[in-house]
Amino acid sequence: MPELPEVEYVARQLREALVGSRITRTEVFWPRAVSRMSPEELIARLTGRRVLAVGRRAKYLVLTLDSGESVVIHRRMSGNLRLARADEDAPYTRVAFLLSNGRRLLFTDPRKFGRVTVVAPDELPALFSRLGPEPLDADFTPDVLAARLGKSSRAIKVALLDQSVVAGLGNIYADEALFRARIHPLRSAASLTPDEIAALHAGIQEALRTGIEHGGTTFGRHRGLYDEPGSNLEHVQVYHRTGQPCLRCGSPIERIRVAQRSAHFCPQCQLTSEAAAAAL
DNA sequence: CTATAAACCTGCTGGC
DNA sequence: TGCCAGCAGGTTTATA
Repeated sequence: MPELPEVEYVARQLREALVGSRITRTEVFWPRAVSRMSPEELIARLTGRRVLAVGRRAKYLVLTLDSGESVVIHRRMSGNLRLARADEDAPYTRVAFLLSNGRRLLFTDPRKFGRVTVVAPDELPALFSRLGPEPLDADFTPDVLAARLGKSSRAIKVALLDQSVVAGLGNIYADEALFRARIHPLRSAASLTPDEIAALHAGIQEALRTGIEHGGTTFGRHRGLYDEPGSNLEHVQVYHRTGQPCLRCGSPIERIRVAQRSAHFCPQCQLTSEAAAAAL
């Protein structure tokens, strides 16, 4: 499922392929894929506009237009962006943009959770106001992470999935970051020591950078702009590896439920506070 | 504040 | 073989 690395990878591909092109026609096949306005309004505000830039904030794709407005896309669970020929179609296409470069950009989404909208410049801050810091920005330091976690008693896994704490982590990279930092997913966020916070900060960045480098994690539906799968599943250390040996110590990876989500971890490398205390 | 559940959706898997 | 319950997980909203 698309998290920060999957969105960032496609943002880079889109930047290469799209900047400078004009949207000559917009088609909406699933009206509810358009949020905050009617499909007619979306079509009116997009059509004829030129794409000046492509960016990303958290798991949102942001296409800046020559009107000053931005197309904002969230892929949610199963959304993909795909660059096709002008006459080409693909299954589950919800919105399509015909481009002046002779291509057609398709937003496909089997599960229909993804959303597309247009945002005026002065509305963008409000749209993103509840998002925490970008974990790959230079100003995201261990101190920032510590401050964001605050005194929360929540399980650290739950806190990492909270987009207002850090923006862009989802289930895969939260598990990967915790493994790298050797922190058990059920540890209380407030219980982490400064050393553990520093390790978690590094783990978050490593996990995300590895994901981007390999085009994202494809075990389900994530695809790149040319329908190619990402290869990061080959580089994942705990996610989807239940029962397989830990790459560090050989213990079988375990899977538990945390806040209705799966959490994968090594029971030997990632000790709970109680287990760590008992070991002393 | 924290926790939990439901809602939004459909494809895929595993059990019988 | 065929059917179906349950799982997959990003986000918002409601409820306790």
